[in-house]
Amino acid sequence: MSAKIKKPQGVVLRNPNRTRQRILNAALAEFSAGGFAGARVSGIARRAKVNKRMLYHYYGDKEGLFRAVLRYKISDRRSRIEAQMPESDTASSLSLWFRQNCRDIDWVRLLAWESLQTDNDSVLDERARRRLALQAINRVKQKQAAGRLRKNVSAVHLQLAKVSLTMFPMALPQLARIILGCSPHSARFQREYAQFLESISTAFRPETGRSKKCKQGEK
Amino acid sequence: MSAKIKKPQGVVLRNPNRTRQRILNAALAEFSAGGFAGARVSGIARRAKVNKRMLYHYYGDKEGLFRAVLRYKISDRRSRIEAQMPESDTASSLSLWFRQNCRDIDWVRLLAWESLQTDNDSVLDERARRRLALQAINRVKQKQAAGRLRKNVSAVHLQLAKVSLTMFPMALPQLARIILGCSPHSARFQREYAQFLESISTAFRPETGRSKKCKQGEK
DNA sequence: CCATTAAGTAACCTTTCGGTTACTTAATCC
DNA sequence: GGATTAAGTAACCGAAAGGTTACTTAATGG
Repeated sequence: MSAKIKKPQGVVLRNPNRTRQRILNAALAEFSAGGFAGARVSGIARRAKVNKRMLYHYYGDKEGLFRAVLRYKISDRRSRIEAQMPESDTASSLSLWFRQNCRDIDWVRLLAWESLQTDNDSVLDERARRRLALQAINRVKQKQAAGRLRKNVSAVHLQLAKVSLTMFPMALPQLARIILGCSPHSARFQREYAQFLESISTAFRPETGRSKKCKQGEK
Repeated sequence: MSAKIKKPQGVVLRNPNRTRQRILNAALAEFSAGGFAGARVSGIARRAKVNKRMLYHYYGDKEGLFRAVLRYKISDRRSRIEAQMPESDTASSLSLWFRQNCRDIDWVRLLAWESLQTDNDSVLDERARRRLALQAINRVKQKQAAGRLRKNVSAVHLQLAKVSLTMFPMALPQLARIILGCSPHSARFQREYAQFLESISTAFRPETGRSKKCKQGEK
């Protein structure tokens, strides 16, 4: 039985990194589609074209996999944010963020699922994410200081409003669709809503004495 | 009719309506907490303090129950909207809606789950809900016509923005918490954010024609 | 080389969970 | 009052889903 013939051509080549990555990608898709409870471990395995056992081999269990996906995307997002930093302080970052979210629907959905599903008050990788949020808030504060955003409102609230406006349509697409009458994924909506966001961004700019205060120049 | 003579004391009194309602309430809580996939039929039965079999008796299956809950809350919401109509056209309906959503978290969460979970493009009771949305949009249009909302942007987008701003914190509480640093359920946040919404509602008011020109007393 | 390690597979196990069967008994209506 | 209907219960069932066992074999490195 020493019939150890050299490689039959049907042999499975092994490639741990590739397998890990395939699982991660498949898991992102599956979790994004159905959330944690709705995702099926075997569904992920099928998508990844990998034996189910491998998920457990690399990630322990379903929750471990979910965490891995989240961490992977968090770091991915972070680097992308850093890459686009220079352009992010153009006039209306609102519409830029919106477009970014349109491009990264899986991530937005994943966030939404997670945000909804966890009852307890501590979320995965909370520290790192809180730090990211604080950075964003600091950028808002800088803009306030530079006179490009109104100062009489909380930077924290401004940031929350920004995220709300730019994430909502992709995070809760069916609600958006009921309001819009068409899918928020349509190119037309995305173009027009980006436009809309630019045009209402005056709300966040300093009052130039516009409303009631516009009796020449106290301020 | 026949006078009901006294009942034996150990006997289980039957009360279909009450049971139906208990199930509905329990289901709202359970679905709202975990979404459709995350909700457990036996969990609902436990909450309702009712035999699991009864859910099937009254609502057919899990999905039928989900639909019933949704329909129940939709009509509930509709009547509440109609009841508050008169006051809804005060200056900043934005903060009013926000407070309404804060009061009805289960409903907001239910909507969010549903909006996220359905991949296909048709949602439950779509017709009726679309009609409600259109009514809301029409109210926006009326305000535009009356000069209380700016006219140069789409009423549809205004409505979407409104819903985004007023629902987001309750719909995706963990995300809000990461940004805020505290729970969006806290009374303090709710008070302050309502305030914030009022102060940025200028964005949605008509330009009084002076925004670009009103630079008399400039820093 | 060959021993060890780690990637990969198939078949299986256990629990959970949505749904059902079979039965009891309160209410209803002639 | 007695037959009929409908509310209620406990125990059960089968499929699905998360997780595991036992095994094979490619890669690694001394």
